[in-house]
Amino acid sequence: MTDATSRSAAVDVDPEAACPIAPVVDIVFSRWTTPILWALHEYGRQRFVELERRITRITPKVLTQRLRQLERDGLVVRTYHPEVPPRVEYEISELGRSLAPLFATLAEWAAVNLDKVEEARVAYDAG
Amino acid sequence: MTDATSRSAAVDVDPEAACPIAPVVDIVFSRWTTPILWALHEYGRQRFVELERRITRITPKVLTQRLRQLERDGLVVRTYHPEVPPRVEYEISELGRSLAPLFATLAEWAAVNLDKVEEARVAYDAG
DNA sequence: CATAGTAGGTACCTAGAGGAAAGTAATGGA
DNA sequence: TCCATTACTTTCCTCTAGGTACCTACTATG
Repeated sequence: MTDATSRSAAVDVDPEAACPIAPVVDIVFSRWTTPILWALHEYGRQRFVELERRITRITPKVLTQRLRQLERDGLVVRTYHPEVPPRVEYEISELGRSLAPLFATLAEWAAVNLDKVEEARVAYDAG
Repeated sequence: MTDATSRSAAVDVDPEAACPIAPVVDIVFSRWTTPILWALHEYGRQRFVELERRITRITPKVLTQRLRQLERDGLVVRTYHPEVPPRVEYEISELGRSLAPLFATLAEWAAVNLDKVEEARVAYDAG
């Protein structure tokens, strides 16, 4: 196996079973993949260290793991330049770019509703 | 604390830092919260056992945990009927319903692009 | 000679989500 | 009397994402 990067080998481990969006969640949304995709989507092609500095607190190990996973899933394109200090560039693929409307919807929902969630929590914790 | 249900107490534990959609991911997308929200969104008000049967393989412990979390976040409304065998009904809240366009976008992306991801994986694993 | 800088790899450890199995209160029915 | 049902709770265990820390090759620069 290629791995340390790939997730569930089986395609239908149905925690989802009849929930058509669960597979997408598995591919696009996790603690670090979302910020990485967002950064590449917002700021264009970037080098490893740029991403590392932009995404605060991510460790190089995890950054490598997530980038490999995204590359394997076809969402990110990696370009290696065999120069003196090695140079690697990452950019979002066309498939990755197709997530744009999804990100827009998400950002909009966040802007409108995040504080409602916070209010709900306060109310719940009070009762 | 209320808990075993609440996540990160601090609001800005910035794994995200300047990624506006990371908080939403934390609230809406996880292995089980997504299928639960989807089931309530698709099939309307349901009892605990109905959800348990619909969402294959979920354990009662986890179902309770996720439902409590969703209730606290204001996405789900819980109604308790103190009857002989107790009866509890769950339904999506108005805030939860506002996720509908998001789910629609997700479902559409899945329908169009999931097999492209699969192709990319096959190609990657071959090279 | 030593250091810095790039893009990682590796070994080890922790924390938290989740799974398995059993228990609980209350009551109606066989 | 025993069993079933509902909506959980509790205990114990596993598994994996992620964190910490250190190592690698290569070269330019002081």
